[in-house]
Amino acid sequence: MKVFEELKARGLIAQMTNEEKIRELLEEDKILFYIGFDPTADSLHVGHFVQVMVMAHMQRAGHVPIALFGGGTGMIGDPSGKTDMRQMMTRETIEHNISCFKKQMSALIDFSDGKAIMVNNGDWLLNLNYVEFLREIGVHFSVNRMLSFECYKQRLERGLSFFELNYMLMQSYDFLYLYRKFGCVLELGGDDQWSNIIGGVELIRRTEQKEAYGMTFTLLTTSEGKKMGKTEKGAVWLDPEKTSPYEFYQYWRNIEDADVIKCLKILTFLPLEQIAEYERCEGSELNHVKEILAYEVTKLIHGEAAAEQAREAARALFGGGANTGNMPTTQLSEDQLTDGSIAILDLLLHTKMAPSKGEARRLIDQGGIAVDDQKVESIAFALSREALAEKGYVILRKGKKVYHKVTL
RNA sequence: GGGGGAAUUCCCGAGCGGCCAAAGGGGGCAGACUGUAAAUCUGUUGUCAGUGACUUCGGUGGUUCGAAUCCACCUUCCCCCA
Repeated sequence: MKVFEELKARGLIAQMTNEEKIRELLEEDKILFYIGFDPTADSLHVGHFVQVMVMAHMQRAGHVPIALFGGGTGMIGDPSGKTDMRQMMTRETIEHNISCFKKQMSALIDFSDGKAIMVNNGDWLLNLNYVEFLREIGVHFSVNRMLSFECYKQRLERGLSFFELNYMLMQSYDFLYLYRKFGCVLELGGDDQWSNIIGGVELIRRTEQKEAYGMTFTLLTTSEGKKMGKTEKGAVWLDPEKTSPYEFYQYWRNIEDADVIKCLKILTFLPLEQIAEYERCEGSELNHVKEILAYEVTKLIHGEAAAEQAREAARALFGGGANTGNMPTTQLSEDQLTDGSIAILDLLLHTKMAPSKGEARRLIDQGGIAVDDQKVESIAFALSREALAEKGYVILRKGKKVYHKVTL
């Protein structure tokens, strides 16, 4: 299957400036295309992951991705679709974040031998001359039109600064710059980037009298329309330090039924025919498909070994409560014991399974805590040194899914 | 620059000077039911100690026996006019 068809079949494509032309370009030609990433954190997250997958698909088809890092645009922050003003970042933070992005991206994209290019728009944006820029680029933008864009709608209600309004010009200029320098003719991005991409396409048409193209990708949302990749604790990160492979695995393992197939298509390289098989699954059969999804996605990000480990850990835990090596562990020291034991309340607090004693008390009251699969019946329960010494460890469980190993 | 309004616990949002740790909803957590899903139902949701204490209602002072509720000033945000 040709890339374009593949992307389409996987449900990745949201909007295009010129479908026929883009299809032709992708299927008959080898082109350079670009995707921008603003360095808003020190790790990529699931949202970025979709973009990277698209880059990978395209690269496999022989096209050359340009990964653009927003060292310049990151100084401003994209207001599209955002309700609040972005926090300003220092130059140092931005540089640091970019280096983190690069590392993570290299796992999925081959940057060797010019098969992909990395650029930083800070290189050309940061030293622009204001008046020149306005004269060359600014003249091509109509404020009236810009303000009518959907992506600013929310901001028009809550406030949009002139500062942020410039974001679009910067991004449009990026495209022009890459067009001139590399002959890059296609910009890709999340669907929230549509307006910004159009800006670049039009800018190229006006300044160069040449046709350039834009294409956006479906934002990863749940069937209820909420953004995916967010948990109570925040984003699901690709950095194993920020989101452990096990947590990462579990996130996908716990996905809703309605989202499984979509995620398989978007977030894995499994052949579409195979996914079509899974699509036939119903009800509890889907549970097995979720395991495949979790495994495949984890493998892509953290490698086969980590995926294997996460899967085994999960199977052991949910299958029969067996022990596992990569469970969060707390080692107790002698002086944390009083009269040879530690009170359950203190233990929960100490292992951070409960943020306060009140919470710990409540968990026990409601029967949500178990020690080695024995439900803790009373808040007076204490874990003795002997109990710990028996196997050398004890498994603490909160609810159904949160495990913690305690050793002495 | 002038005029008006707002700031409440994770979020939204109610809150007569005492009965307010503060309604209600959302979210979170736990229990039941399940498929490590969703939906539903139940409980719970400031901290520490068991009938109590302590810290919270943008900030700082003040009035009062007593303040989230009144006053002054400050900070921030929004709206209208220029």
